Amino acid sequence: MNRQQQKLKTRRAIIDAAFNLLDEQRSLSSVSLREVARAAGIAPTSFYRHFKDIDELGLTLVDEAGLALRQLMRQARSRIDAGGGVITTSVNTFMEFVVANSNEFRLLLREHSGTSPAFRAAVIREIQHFIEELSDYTANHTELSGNLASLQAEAMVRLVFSAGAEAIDASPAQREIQAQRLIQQLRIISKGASFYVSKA
Amino acid sequence: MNRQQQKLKTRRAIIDAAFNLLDEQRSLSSVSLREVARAAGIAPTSFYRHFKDIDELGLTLVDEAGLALRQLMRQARSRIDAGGGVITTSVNTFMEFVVANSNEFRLLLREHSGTSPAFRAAVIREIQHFIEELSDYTANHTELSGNLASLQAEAMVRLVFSAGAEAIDASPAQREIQAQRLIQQLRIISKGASFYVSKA
DNA sequence: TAAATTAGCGCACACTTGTTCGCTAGCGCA
DNA sequence: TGCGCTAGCGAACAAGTGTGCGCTAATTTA
Repeated sequence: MNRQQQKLKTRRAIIDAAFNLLDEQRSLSSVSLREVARAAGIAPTSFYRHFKDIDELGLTLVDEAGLALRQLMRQARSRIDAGGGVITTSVNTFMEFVVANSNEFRLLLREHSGTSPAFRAAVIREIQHFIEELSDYTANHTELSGNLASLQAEAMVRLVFSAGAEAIDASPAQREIQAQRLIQQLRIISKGASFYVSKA
Repeated sequence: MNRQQQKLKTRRAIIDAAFNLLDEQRSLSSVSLREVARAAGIAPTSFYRHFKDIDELGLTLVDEAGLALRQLMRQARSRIDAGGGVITTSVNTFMEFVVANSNEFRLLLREHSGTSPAFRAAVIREIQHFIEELSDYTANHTELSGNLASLQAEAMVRLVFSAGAEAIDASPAQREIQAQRLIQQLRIISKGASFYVSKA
């Protein structure tokens, strides 16, 4: 194995260890460097060979989680093109993501209102990405104006994230109910926005 | 000064000190007992004369913040009765609360997705309260069915909280823009929900 | 093959944390 | 007036933290 490869492998071990520590009881700021090092199977001091700070690791985690989220979006879009309602498909895809990558989503959720300004900014950036892409999609696939599409997309994304926050700790049955509620609420927004098309 | 009075005064000093520590860089779980004691001007060990845990203090803080929020709601309702749009008045009142009681709102925001299940539950309880009262108000003042009113109220509250999360760190000018966006989004929801009245 | 680079380690240091244990000073009741 | 209660304190302890320093072993380069 290469020297670079080995280093990347260790780096990956650190990242994975950190993600695994981020269960429902831990946040980035409450995870210590030594703890991560222990979980990754390296000495505390070796951590510095890969990251300057614990904060640098944190930003990396946010980026990775955001990337996973963007991949989810593409997946949802491709499913929509293959048929099925936009809203239903998106919500289902999102809920699957929340379940399958709960720690990643929890990270975004928690750091969105967390104590580190840098982390908050990073998460907000990811969410803006999310909103923008949905807004563009909406503007291209409906009669909504750019401004209206933006308003609707923002409202929808916020609602979806808020629902995801509750879904993450819920049972599958509860989650199904929440998903149905969310779908109805998104339809209300869609209907409400379309009303303003004639007036704009 | 009474002995009881003195004890209450110290208790208040602890609570206020804790609130003041909860600025944009600190969360409940990152505030230490010793830190609170230091800020309150007492010895670390004296803390135990008033609270069993740091957690017990945390729950007290959530309760106090929730109470302030409920008072806000009453204030908003009274203003609506005195004239002015429901949505505009509510949003303005809410934004004022976010500014005037930023640390209290930050607490609710942060612990809503925080690491302590007990704190999370406490915050969710407060938000449910919020949703229920808005839902009742809506059911009484509009033609919406109970179910629809509930859906709308939930969506609105989630949106408002989400907007508040961004507003808390924004400049007054930004906040004004955000408030206007929020108002438009709430109108969209209101319009969309009213559409379903005829179909229900 | 010889030299240079570097991932990883152990040790050490100075701090901070929560909590226990006696002790004291003074208020409130009898 | 005298006695009990108790809010508050200081010292102490074990445990955990981030990080600097010098070393080793092995890979890469020359």
